[in-house]
Amino acid sequence: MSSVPAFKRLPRAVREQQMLDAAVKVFSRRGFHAASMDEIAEDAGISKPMVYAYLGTKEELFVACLHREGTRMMQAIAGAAVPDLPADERLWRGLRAFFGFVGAHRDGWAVLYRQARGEQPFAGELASMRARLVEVVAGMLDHALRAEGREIAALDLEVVAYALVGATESLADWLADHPDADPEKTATRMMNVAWLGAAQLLHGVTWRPPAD
Amino acid sequence: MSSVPAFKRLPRAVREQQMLDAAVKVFSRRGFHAASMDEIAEDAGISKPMVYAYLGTKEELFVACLHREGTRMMQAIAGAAVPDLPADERLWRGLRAFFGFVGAHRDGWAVLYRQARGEQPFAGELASMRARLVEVVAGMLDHALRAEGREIAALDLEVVAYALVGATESLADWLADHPDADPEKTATRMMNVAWLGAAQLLHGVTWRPPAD
DNA sequence: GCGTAACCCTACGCACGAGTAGGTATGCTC
DNA sequence: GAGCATACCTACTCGTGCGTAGGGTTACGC
Repeated sequence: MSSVPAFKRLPRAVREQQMLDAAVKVFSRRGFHAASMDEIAEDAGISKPMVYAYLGTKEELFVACLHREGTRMMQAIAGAAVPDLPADERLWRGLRAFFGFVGAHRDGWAVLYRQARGEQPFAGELASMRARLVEVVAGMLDHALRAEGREIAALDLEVVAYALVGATESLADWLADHPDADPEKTATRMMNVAWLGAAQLLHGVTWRPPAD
Repeated sequence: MSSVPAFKRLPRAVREQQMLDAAVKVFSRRGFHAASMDEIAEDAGISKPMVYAYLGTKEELFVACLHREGTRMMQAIAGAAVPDLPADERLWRGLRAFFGFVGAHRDGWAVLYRQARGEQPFAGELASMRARLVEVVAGMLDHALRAEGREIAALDLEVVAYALVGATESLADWLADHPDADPEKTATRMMNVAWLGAAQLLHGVTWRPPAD
């Protein structure tokens, strides 16, 4: 008397995605340590041993989340990249893609940005992703500078890029906390902060500390 | 035969500070959940029950750390504030004080910025401190704008301020990870990013998204 | 229709770490 | 120098949550 099973069996690939969805959700709300494998399993509509069977230990699961969300984000940005465009337009497209991603994946962003930062074992993972972003931005600035026949020390350039990335992340965080906010508009605001300052730098205008 | 005790008894106020020092150190390295009260006690050169007797539960201890480091930081910034100065000079002094603090209290900064962010119960504590900073920056911008006879929607102003604060925090983070970096120089770099852009905004220059 | 592999479960072992019970020693006051 | 408060300890209890042992059921190939 095989009654219809209450919940159907699903292929591994599907279940894995469901688990990752649940994990991202729980990790983003509770943080790595406070999140429990039981809650993740329950949220995924599955039992705990399945999670271990498919995704491994808690750390491995978190890394898997990081990877999925990270590559999604990078792809969203890369997909918007168009070479041979003026620097400001490239920056604009990158920002738009980025804020679009954050707006659509607020949980994923929270895991990436808020959680992975503090936890020792994963900070490196995150830092390398961020480093790639910084590199891209610094590259853009450098490219634009050379086009103007100017040059700035590599370290300074990196630090400026770092600040711009930080400002962007900060606004993304603001966006994640304001569900009714518009990603597009946020990107515009970021452009106003970033580009106006960067454009000045590109034209050789710099600020110097006052004497004394 | 009362030999000299290996470790002497100390008044409560002193021990509390030692405990807070140890707690800040351990929390900054491990994060709230991964940090253990045993390790904190050991690092403070004291036994665990003393920590409970003086500073209370783990959560209360963390909040105490947050408070001490937070007020230290706010005081460092407030101490550098001089009203009746042009906006750029005020910003410069604030930034210098801020980066000076971070350079001198890297552990404290790590607790504030990297740890308190993710953990649910404390995010609010941190957010309110940050909100005060954003308010100060937004106030400065608003003040400078009015002096120019201009005005910007309050929301836009807040978001710009938010981005600037984010960029600053990001550079602080960079500073915390580069022990040999110079806080003063970092502050100058931040000024270059922040002020050049802000000055443009103040003069009514804005960036608009391209058609299409 | 039968083996086998993939999917899925309930129910545990076990370590780690928060918080406490109950007691000892030291210095300070009068 | 008796009394008392304060500083300090060792040695526990007990909950929570990671990870697993051991087994059941459905689909699918042949």
